[in-house]
Amino acid sequence: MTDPRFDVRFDAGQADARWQAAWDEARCFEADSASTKPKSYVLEMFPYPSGRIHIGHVRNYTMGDVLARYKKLNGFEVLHPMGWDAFGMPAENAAMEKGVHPAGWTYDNIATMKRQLRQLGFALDWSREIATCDASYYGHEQALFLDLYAAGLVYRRESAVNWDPVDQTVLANEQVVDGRGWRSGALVEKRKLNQWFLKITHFAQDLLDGLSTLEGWPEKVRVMQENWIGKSTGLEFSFDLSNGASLPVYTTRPDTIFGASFVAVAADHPLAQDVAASNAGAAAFIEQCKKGGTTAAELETAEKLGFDTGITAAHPFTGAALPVYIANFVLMEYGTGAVMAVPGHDQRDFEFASKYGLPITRVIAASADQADAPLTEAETGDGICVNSDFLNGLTVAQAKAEVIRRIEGEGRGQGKTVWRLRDWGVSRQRYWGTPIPFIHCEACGVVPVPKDQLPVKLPEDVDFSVPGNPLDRHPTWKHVDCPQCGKPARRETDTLDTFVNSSWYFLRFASQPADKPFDAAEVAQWLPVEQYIGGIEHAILHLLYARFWTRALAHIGAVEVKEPFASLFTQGMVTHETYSRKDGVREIYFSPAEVERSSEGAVLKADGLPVQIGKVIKMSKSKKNVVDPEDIIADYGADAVRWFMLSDSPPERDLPWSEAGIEGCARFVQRLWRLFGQYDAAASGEDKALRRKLHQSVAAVAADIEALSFNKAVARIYELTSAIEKAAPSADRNEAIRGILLLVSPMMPHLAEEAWAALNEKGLGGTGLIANAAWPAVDPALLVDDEVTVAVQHMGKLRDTITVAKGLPKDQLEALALASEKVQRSINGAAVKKVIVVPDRLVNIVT
RNA sequence: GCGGGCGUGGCGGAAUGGUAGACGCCGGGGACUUAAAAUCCCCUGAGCCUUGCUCGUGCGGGUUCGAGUCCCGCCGCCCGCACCA
Repeated sequence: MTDPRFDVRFDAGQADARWQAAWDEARCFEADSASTKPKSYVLEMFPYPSGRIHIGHVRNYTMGDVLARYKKLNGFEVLHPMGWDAFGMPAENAAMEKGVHPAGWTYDNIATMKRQLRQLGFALDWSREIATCDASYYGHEQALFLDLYAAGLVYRRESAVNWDPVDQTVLANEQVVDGRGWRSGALVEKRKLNQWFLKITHFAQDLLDGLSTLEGWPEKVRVMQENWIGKSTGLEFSFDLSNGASLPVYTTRPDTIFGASFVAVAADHPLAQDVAASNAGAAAFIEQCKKGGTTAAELETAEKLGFDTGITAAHPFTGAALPVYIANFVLMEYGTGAVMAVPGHDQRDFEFASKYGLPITRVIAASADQADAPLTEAETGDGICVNSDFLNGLTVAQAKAEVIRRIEGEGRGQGKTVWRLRDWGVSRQRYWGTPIPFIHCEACGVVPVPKDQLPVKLPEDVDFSVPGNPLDRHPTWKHVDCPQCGKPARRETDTLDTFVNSSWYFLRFASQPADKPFDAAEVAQWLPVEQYIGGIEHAILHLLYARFWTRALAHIGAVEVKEPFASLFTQGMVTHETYSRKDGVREIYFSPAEVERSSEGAVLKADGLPVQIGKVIKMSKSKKNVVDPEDIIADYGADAVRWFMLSDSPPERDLPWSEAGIEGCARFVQRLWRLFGQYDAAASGEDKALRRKLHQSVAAVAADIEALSFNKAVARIYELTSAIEKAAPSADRNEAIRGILLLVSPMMPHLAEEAWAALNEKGLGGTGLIANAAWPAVDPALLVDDEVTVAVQHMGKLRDTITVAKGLPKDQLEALALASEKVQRSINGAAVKKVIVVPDRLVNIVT
């Protein structure tokens, strides 16, 4: 008895749009902060509106969508918002290259990408849509920035920047390639500018401690952040120099102080600069250091080089005169920019000492009788102190404490914690960002813009035809009166780093009053985000900044939580094979659309001749191995595309896109559609096995979705589909059809709505939209089988399987196993020494 | 160098210490059809003396009645950080 409506194929082309409109109409996915239901906040990293969505977005948002829809079916009030990380350089680049306005370019892209996201049927609360480039967003950001300033977490200081002399602009580190500006190719200069900083280091310890509480985060990301924060404990103390000055150094190994044989300072250390002023050799060496490359490969092989200043430093305990070198391996940015060098127990110092013939003394050994064992390389491991005067015999830990105690006692220095983490420089000399809300007054200094004058809006009439910061060049924008004294003053023309925009957007999603950034009580309804999903590329910067902002806002009492994201999931990339031909030395790439792929190989459609099939790698424009989501949605429908995104590969791993794979998914959509058509209201009778399979599948799929193991959920659904197809019509089969319809609804929502509507007319028993329905209930009694297949092994090798009632006693199971003809043949008359019986699983006979 | 992860069929991948290869893709065979598409059924790790047997989860050891899984030692690949004192 099939329904004639199901005789025709499921037509995604018309069904998708229809159900998307129905969800909008019903305001199905708008989150209600006042709801009494348990709350669930599911968030995917919001996209940069670069032009069109790419397949990586589709995978990311499909995962979040399945979780959000699943949570909703399970009775949660779900917040699943979407917005746009809309400030940034590409908009300005477009302005410079194409003569368009950054705002126009950005909003056009947003419109395109929003339309594309809608085509995928995501259960998003568009009523809360945010674009960070709207004054309605960045105005609140300015208010928060002023609050942090008032709390002492924002400050200004002079700092070196990468200056592109051609483009007249500051470059981010990533924009400097081999010492040259990425756009102009000009040699980049270091310039000192007054810049704004956020005091992230104030929270260094707390950010570090918090990592251990983030059990829902990947270990990898936690470790990366831990390394980035880079806590080290040691001793800072000063050497008295032969020129009468004092030189502070920092060491994590005060226990090795008796092994110090020289002192080294960075090339840009003030002492080095002093020496260079009167010593041409030193000046030349410093110049040489500056030219040294900073790439990984160069550092790997870079020789340790130094310049002997002729100055000596007095060892704090022995008084020995240690030579002071300017050395290329010492960094000014870390510690004090000067180190005590212990060649025996630091590899860099070892290489340096070997080159310049400086003493290499062992001061740590495995035991006292190893005190004079030769050193062929630096030994950095644990041990006890030797050749170290009053430290001899102490462990490394004891010696560290003892040296710190003595140095502190003598007032020469103190134990100190040093962090790798730096304060966050947020000034950008760019137009397309949040204006920093301050005014510079000759009389009053730096004055915050009064809150009632926020937002400080970007001027719209800007000129990108010449290099530099358009805000600074603008004829009128920066000229304002001082809010304090009323005299003519100058507006700050720097804008905020775009990472600031993404450091609090999840709070604005949760609560968006017009008159303030968010309402603390409403935020508390939703935060922390239950599941955050995005790319691993944000493991450090975005995720650390967001954790910092949330702490900073908690610090000033604006929010209650410290950790914004309870669980984090980093999804893999979508990959595709490449197609190319050699043209002389150059490799010419072709897009999948230009190529006809078969199991034998690939040919170019244009000429029918073969092309080379290359490695499966991340989709990228340069390799042309991209598929456009809009094209594949048009070809296969949103549900097939979504299903593909969830199938096969575990979500944290890369997913290889293939034509054959998506076709398989599209076939499965139709197969389910046909199955739904077999719902038979007239059928009656039981099918206990199928009912059991259904309940087991519901429980397993639920567990898989909650673990984000979508590939496993997909496999379960395939199995259940086969089981239902094979079953004869019965009331239980109808129930199974209803069940699988609900199981696939988070993954294939359009197909599910279409079938739900049609089957409800036939007595399925549901109402309204399946998006608003309830996840099938599970009867725990049905999760266990009443018959089990038990493996029978002889010496650990499988010889037979027997099907028995569940819970059969051990002795009976053993008897049945021994009765097996196959087992007896394998035993072949040998004496049975032992029988291992695992009830309901296996019997192993040992002879 | 340090840190994190991964090695399972032709491919993507399953597998609380208990029947390795679920599920999907590819491939092969068949049914239906005048034919094709669509659909359905069967087979699909390797080898062999094919009622079955042997081998098989990167390599070498070990623990165990039993190891893809646990332990020790290697090899290879991927990712992140990196002259951080």
